[in-house]
Amino acid sequence: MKRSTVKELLAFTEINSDVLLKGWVRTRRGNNQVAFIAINDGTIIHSIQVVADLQSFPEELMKRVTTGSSISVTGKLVESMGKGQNVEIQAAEIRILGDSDPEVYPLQKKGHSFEFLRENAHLRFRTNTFGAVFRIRHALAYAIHKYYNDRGFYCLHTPIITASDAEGAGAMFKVTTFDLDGIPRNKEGDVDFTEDFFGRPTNLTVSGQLEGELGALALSSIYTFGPTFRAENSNTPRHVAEFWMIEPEMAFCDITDNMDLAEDFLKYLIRYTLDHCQDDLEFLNKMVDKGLLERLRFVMEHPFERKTYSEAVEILMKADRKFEFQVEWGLDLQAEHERYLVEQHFKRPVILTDYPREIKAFYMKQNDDGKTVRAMDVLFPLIGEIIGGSQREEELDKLQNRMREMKIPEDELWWYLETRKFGTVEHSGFGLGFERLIMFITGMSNIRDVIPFPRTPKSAEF
RNA sequence: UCCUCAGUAGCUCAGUUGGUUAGAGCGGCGGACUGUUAAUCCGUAGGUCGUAGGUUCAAGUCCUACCUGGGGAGCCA
Repeated sequence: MKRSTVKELLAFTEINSDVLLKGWVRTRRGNNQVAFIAINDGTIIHSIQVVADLQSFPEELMKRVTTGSSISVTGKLVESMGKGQNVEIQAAEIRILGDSDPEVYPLQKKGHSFEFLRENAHLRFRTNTFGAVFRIRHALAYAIHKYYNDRGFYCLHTPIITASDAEGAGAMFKVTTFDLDGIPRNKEGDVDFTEDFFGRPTNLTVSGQLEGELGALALSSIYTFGPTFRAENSNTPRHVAEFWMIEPEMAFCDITDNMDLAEDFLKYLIRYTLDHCQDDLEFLNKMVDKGLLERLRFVMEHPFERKTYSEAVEILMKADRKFEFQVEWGLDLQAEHERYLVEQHFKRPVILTDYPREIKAFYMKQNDDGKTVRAMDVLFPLIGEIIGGSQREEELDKLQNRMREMKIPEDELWWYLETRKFGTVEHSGFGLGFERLIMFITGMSNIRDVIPFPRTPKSAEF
């Protein structure tokens, strides 16, 4: 007989048919006559109840049906006599696939703290919460590819190992094949990278944007979706050293088109999850974050507030509230300022544009006022900045001037500059942190709980 | 990296002004129970009190350092 998944069985309408089920035991209840075994196989958040008449099964077998064990059951799918489920399986045969010693199996029937489950990341997929989170993570990954594919974007795989460290997006992990006990040195005593694998210093990427621009300036619209690495010693619930990022980049596209895309994209992803992950979202709404569904619907149904940095600074200076950090034109906004704008003042997502050039990256399009650049940050409730992007500077001389001012080595980025030399066009793009998106959509408050195996300072188990 | 809180049974925690043999609930194990839903009831085992020093007649409790974790901040996605 072909195995049916729990998802299939719960949707199956042919009562009294014979079925084969395989899965992991979540709980076992019962009395001296009958055992109720909840089986979950991860295909859906719900478990299915297997009913075993104890007279029909040897005691030695039933003793091995413990929380965490894997079993195979054949039997009839029947209407449940009890409350709490519509259907259940009346077991005819039970086989143990894998034992699970209840003395040492870490997961109990009862709920665990997220901290404890993080230390058991290899097993936490077997819990309702993490099953839901990682099914949603998959759905979002798929929806992202679908969204861009349906709109004529091409997925571009930008390199994970990069020779350039000019992007200025934080500390990088070095990539080397040197024996660390005997690193080659030149006559001056410096590390001799000509001896290293690539013949030059290399790092793990902090962004695929610069390479993404090269693709967009030929294919019109591209997006990257890959791992990204930051060696910053950040210890917060919103940072990991290895995370996934989506970076669309569009030629013939200005900052307004860019904002339109960002807003439409985020709303599409929320709608996709609401449409395809109802059970998981309902569980999370009930157990993790009671305001989740309401917040998702609200964000989906209301236009994002669009304001310039300068307007935001004015609002903050007039705010009837004391901030720990002062507000002044030219200073970057602090987390408390962003949260005030999103959660108190506008009470909806906010897109801020036209930031002071001094606090933004070299490649951003310079405005005519000589003071601001066409940057754009999308700010969300609870998690803050979810998207950062800009229109890019496509004029060669302006770009070169800015690079000199900011001491970005032009020779290292000669290939980037050539796109401005040969057929340059207006273009824009942004970066979306995949895990931050998942946090927002699942209501999980720690980024370590939305990536299967988080990498953080002093932590790379599993 | 800075600030702050925490680390006691498998899990979640309590533990008084420092004072005898360190407690509970849940989970595990044994038993009872004819349909359970985090089942219920009875019984039972289980501890190097994060690590290393120090103060004291006496430290889970006070002090110092370190480690690990949570929250806040910075950096950012």
